[in-house]
Amino acid sequence: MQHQNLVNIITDALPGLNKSERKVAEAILSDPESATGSSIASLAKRANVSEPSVNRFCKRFNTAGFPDFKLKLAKSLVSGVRFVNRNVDPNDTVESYTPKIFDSTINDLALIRDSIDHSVVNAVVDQLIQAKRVYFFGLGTSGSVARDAENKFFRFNLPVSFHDDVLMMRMLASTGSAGDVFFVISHTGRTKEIIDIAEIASNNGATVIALTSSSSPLTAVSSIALEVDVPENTDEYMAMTSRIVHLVVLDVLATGFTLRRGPDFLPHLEKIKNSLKPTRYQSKD
Amino acid sequence: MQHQNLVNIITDALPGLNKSERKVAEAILSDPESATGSSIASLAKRANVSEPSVNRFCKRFNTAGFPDFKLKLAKSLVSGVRFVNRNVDPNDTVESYTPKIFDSTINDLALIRDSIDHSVVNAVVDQLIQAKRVYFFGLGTSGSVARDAENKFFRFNLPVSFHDDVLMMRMLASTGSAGDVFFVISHTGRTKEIIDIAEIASNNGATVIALTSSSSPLTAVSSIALEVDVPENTDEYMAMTSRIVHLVVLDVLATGFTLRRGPDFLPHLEKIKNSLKPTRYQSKD
DNA sequence: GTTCCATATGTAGTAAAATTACGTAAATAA
DNA sequence: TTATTTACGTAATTTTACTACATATGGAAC
Repeated sequence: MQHQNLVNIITDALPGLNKSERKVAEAILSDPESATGSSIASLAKRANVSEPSVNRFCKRFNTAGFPDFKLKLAKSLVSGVRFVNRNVDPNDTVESYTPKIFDSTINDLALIRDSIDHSVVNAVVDQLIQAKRVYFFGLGTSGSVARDAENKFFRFNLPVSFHDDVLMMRMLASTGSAGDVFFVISHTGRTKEIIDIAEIASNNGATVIALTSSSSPLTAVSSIALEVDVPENTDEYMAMTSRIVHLVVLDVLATGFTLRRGPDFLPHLEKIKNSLKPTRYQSKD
Repeated sequence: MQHQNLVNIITDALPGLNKSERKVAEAILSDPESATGSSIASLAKRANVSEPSVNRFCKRFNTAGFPDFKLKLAKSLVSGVRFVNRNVDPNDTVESYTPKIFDSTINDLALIRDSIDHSVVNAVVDQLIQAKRVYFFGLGTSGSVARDAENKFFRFNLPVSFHDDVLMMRMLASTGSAGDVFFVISHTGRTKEIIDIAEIASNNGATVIALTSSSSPLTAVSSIALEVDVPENTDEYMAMTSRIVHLVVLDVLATGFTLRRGPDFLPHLEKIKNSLKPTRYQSKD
């Protein structure tokens, strides 16, 4: 949690605040951008509290006072995270729901960026580098993530495949052995079939890496678990962002892999890139 | 570029400033970070000028006054640190490349969020609502995006499929007709096969929606083009973020679709959600 | 319920900060 | 030099933020 976003900090603290402080928090979260530009008086009026309440609110969040708070808030907003507390509602128009979807995705990414365990990432890269073979498993939405992972990792000159068919997975898991890496992707980590399959692979001595949420049954049966907790969203209209976070985590792993392989490996990647040229109309620039 | 970095702007303007304004500029540039935190009086003292000189200086740079100037300066400093020059380099460690990957993804999302054409989004939702059938087409990485789209849109009780096989695409396109929507996903928009196929579908009177970059050949042969320009990254190590932006755009479309259908449609979505319950171990909470 | 205590919140006054109006000084041109 | 513009500062005004203190509110003990 090195550089947490002020907006997130306020959102997290919301339940523990008392009445007037919460009013201030809500006034700020409803439109953080304008809060950075307003005076303590106008914000107090907008939140229906007194000026000292606003001031106390600021100090509670480890800022010197209102001006310092505004400064830090402004900085937090720059990183792309604007509106956190905004769910899509039935009255939204394109102009309003579009940024909401983007912002909630951005927010989740920022959250995981700050909470991901680097040592686990490192350990997973270690395993992938050593792997004789890698299988990416996923069902439903995670199937698409697994497919994308295959598309990324085959570039490393590594026998790799993705599967979204539980019977195939089961058979592959049962024939797995040491040196094989089963990379299992599941948002919930609670799908029975998937847990079964992970267990089978594990019992055969293969390495099972899970990309899933923390303290899930899947975590328990895996050699290493990349725990990524994307806040579950209760909103009917809101999109599922966990798959996006998973994709970015896989990007991180692929980057780690490339760096570990060293610069001698770059020409190989270049070769793959160039192989597609003949399939395309070239751009003029 | 709407919001150039204030520090650069000041540096550029330096030669055209008069004596006291230059003193202020130099005081700020020598330590911009501390300038964001100081009062007009202390900065004036540090620059050896009067307070109104500082104020005039601020107004010269299109800010409302000193506080507004400080705010914008602070923002410039953040964006400078966070988004400029965040390429992965060979000396990066897990701790350094992980946030870089996340940040570049976040940055691209913020960029598209602010540049996407809402009227086009609306028009695409219109087409999808009216569609008798929807095909999602994509190759390679975009194939995974198309697969994800299928997984999202089948929930709307709409005949929908995804394809990553050009022969299948070709056949489907050739049998397409009015009422069919071919949703073609391609980052470059330059893949010959894909453009061929889009053209065939279009000539048959079907609607072709392209999710691709602007001014690409694919745009030219489509009924509607959702133009999403993710900065091409030349960096060998860096991941491809365009697919992630595409996924979020599809989330936006799905949200638009749900809203258009109205609240009566929500029970249907709930039913699909619940259908998966028996496949999972329930969590205690 | 009443009393006591702690916490929460607001009022009013004060200090600080920023801006404006205006006057003087410097610079430029005739 | 002198007229005139531009640059800059002083001092007053206005706005903003903070502090000290008073009142209110909500529990807990009785």
